[in-house]
Amino acid sequence: MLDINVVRKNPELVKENIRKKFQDHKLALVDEVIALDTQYRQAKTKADDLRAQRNSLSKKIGVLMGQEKKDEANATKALVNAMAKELSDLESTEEPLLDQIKQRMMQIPNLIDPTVPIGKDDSENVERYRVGEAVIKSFDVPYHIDIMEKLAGVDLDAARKVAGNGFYYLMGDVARLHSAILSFARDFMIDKGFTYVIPPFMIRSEVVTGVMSFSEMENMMYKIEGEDLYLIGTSEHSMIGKFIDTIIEEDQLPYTYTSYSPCFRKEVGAHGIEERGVYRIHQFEKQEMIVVCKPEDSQKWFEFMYKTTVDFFRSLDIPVRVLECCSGDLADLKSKSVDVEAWSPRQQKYFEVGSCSNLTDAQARRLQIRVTGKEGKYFAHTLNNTVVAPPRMLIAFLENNLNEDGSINIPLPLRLYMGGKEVLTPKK
RNA sequence: GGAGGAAUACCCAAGUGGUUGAAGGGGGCGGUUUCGAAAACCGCUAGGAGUUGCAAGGCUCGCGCGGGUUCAAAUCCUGCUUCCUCCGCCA
Repeated sequence: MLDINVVRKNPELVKENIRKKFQDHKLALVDEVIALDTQYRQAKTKADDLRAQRNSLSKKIGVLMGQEKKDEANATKALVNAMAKELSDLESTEEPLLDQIKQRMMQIPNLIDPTVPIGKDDSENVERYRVGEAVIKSFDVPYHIDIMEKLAGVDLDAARKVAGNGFYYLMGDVARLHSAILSFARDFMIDKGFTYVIPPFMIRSEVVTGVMSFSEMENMMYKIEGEDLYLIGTSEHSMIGKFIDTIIEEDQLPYTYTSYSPCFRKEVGAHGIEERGVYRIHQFEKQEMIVVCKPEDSQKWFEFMYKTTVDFFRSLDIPVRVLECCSGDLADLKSKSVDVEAWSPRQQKYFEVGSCSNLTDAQARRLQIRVTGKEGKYFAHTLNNTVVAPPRMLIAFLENNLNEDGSINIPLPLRLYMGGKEVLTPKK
């Protein structure tokens, strides 16, 4: 959400930003906001004036009552009543105008960072760099579920029976690997100085509507029946929710958190063939990172955050590339975003395993996350990034560390978490 | 889950319809005194949002949150949240 002052003072800048995102249908919103805002301020000024009159007359009534001058008091009451209708009419326009302004402001996208490449959609995202050799194996790499089944590590049939499509039983070494990766990710981030957090896995509707749009809510969130609670789709929801309507002392910044949570998503909508297995599921687990910082530091943190994910994947011998989202593929709240993609030796292409975003002050303004410092009050910058989200990440892990005999190499950092095992051997 | 009680500013706390847009105390800040400090004394201290104005400033909103009653709400009604005490249940 933009500062309405930017829209007032620099509508052309806002429109140019909309054009860069190929959302020309939203151009009209800018002028609508300006018109509604003018109307609102007129109504407010007038209503404030009437309220001031009413307040002073009411005070007078109080004094008159105290002096037992009933008649004068009643005469004054009549004066207030005379303007009551005008005031209530004005008041009934104030709120709807404010709602209409807000509803439009929410649709106007955040100003994109000047470094963001201009493009219509994800086909125009720009590869920034690759790290690690994207190996093409000398043998056929099986589908990830087949690799897991060889290790006796997954049971999707039972999961479908018990919970339905989009769930899984991970078992044995694969389940342990899943936990090992999360534990390693947690310690990896703690070593980087982040604070480990386990947040609530359910949040109130108030928080849900704060942190996401209505359509996101419809398409993602599971509601608990009979309760005002939703299962989180990512720990970012509860982690950013933590800061709603707060004023932070400047010297407390930055907050650098790494949070663990299971994530629940409805995943409404059709998905392609490569999204089967444990690629796109209703339940997964994720180690996340969240930073709340001063505006001048957010770009620095952005770089640090996605590079940390790259380092994490590299420490597990998985080749990755960093793909920068172009203007058209950038969600409205984001100023800049990159996807970290892992190499799939089976598909011989990279696929998304994490996403790093700088929301600048847009999320903070929407949620009223403010900082008070020497220079006065201002909105914080917020960023979020995936450290790792298994079981999707397991796909990349298993494919990259797979040997021809079906065994899986365990990279050094994970061995501590895997009881010292250097390799997983097929069970069948 | 049930029954009671509570929520007021940085902290404690008074306040049950009208010069309370919030007493009093503590703390903080400034001053007097002092070589310096302590003590004492004097003064200031509501954080925030919006709006208006060139500015100084004005106005509106604001007593956990949301509605309502009233000319007027911290105060009355109502829904919710959180905390405390007790009971029940439970990893």
